[in-house]
Amino acid sequence: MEIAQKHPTHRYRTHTCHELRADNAKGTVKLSGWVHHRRDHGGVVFVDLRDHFGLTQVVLDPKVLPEAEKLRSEWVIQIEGTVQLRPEGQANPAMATGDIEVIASTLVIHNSSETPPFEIESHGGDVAEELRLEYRYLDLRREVMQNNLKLRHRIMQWSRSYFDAKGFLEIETPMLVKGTPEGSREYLVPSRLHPGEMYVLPQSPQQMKQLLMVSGFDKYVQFARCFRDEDQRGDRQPEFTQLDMEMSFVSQEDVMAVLEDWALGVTKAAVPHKTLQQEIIPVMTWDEAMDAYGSDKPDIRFDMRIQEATPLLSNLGIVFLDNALAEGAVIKALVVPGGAGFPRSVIDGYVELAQKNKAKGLSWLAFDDNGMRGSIAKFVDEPTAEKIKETLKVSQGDAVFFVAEQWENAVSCLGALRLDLAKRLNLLDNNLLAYLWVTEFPLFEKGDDGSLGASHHPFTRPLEEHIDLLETDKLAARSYTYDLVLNGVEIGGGSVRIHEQTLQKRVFELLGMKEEEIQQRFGHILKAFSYGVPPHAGCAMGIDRLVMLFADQPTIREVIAFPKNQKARDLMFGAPTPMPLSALHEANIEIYEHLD
RNA sequence: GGAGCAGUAGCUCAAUUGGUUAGAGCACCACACUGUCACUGUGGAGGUUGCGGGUUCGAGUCCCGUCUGUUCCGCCA
Repeated sequence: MEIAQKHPTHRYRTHTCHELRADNAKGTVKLSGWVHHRRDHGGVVFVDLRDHFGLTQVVLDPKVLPEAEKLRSEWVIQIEGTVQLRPEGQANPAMATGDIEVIASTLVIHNSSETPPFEIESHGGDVAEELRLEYRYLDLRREVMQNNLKLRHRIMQWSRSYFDAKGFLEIETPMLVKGTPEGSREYLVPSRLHPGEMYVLPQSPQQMKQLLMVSGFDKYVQFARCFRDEDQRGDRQPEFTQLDMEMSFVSQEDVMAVLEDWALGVTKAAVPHKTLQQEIIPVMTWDEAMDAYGSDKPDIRFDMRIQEATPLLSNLGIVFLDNALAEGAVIKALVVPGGAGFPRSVIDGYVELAQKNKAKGLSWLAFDDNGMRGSIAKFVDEPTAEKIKETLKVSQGDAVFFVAEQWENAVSCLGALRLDLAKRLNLLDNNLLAYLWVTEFPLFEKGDDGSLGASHHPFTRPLEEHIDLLETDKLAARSYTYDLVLNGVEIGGGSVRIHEQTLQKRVFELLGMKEEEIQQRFGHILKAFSYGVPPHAGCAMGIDRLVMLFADQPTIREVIAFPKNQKARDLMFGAPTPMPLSALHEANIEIYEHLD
């Protein structure tokens, strides 16, 4: 595993700082690394020497090695010396090499170091991420960051072997491509040779991998770097890595089977200390997920399902509920375990949160030993209360939140509350990994301007039995889609693709595209599709997010060596930067000031 | 694009209603110390309170502007 040079005559080291044990006592060794800690006792100097592999205590006698007194944090040194068992009672069980120490006979200072802007292993508060990113090369010296990138490597290597063994071919696709039809903004790359024209960086190799299926490669996989010029989040970066794959002559079940095998396998290989909630990944349709969890990526580590409450609260004389129902709303309920004990300010906070999530309001009832109270308590008589408690399975001490809205708004609002409550009630166990398939997403979705858009991408295949709906009730049409969700995070998603020209054209038309636009945007792929397309399906998995969850990190920036900040800026290099006029000129770019 | 929050020593933070010379811990420097392991002890240095303007007898604190960072929404699979 360890790649250190261990030859006894090697110039820099015979061992790493992690491997010496009691068995090595009396041996002569060479070690190189960074001064992690220095403890100068006058007559003896202790140095914890650090390399990629670990720490070893080195003992230096300043009478023999006067330079030992000059050593400071992060200096790079090399020592030669004798391994010795630590004196009786001096072993450090917290250290892997804590049974031994190296008595230095020679000391070479390869490099001194400025005092770092922050301590490599800080024991106080967290250092601002801004500063960490500015000095990323120092930040990456920290053990947690070294471990994050090691874990990332392990996941990628394991996956490569896995797909290789399954007969997948890794094929590289270009970074300079033509604009793709997916929704997000693209990074533009001006062409020097073709003034006024641009490449874009790929949002994903979607079209390329489908064309590889047309070419007959059967099974394709790639660790693909993807680019999106959108605003950042904790789980979003302008460039990120997808495990991209595509297969020919397969059904949805075939693809899901491969991915399930991969996901469970990589989990056991990379994070054996974590617990899988289920050894088989449960499957839920989009409609079921939305209805029960108010999310297309439910966190099923805890239950707290959203329930139907329309019959329970209808016709109780609650005017605003009856009015909502008359307008086609439904009433959905969320039972909050122990919620009756919440102070009023917390309840008010949830009312506010509900309003932020497209609900006009939040009704609530709380049941405890003092009886029932809540915003609609005066409308609920004893028998109705009993019926509510029985139907929704409310225990004494619980509260129930109700939202009356159109179905999708109602459930997604309660879904947002559900996640917030889980944090408050401490229901989220990071050592538990709960995978979930969400399938049969809507084929189309309505944009804010009322226009129809593809909810996945326009190559997604409608369910066989829903093809008729394309002509009658487009929004009801569901598709052969499957998202893999882990602990409420979308790890990846894919679909069965459309391989028939007529159906593909119809979908484009339904999306409101004229023949001219279809040809201009998708002409190249439609042309390819006229030469014999195999049925095919595939998916893309977000490796950054997977590593983030496996490593218990709060953002994907913690598992990317050199990430951008929230404004897509590289704080270490300072990119992006203004370019000299000559470079702009050569790239055929002219910069105009904003006029508006 | 919108909203919130933050910016004080190298780092993490404090500074009461606007009131003395802006403090602490860690880090740093010097000296002492042969068994520490987040060594210890003594001493020391370190600040244009992001920047610009305003109110005031007086501003780290209040107001306006601006820059930077950050979180959420919009956007984005």
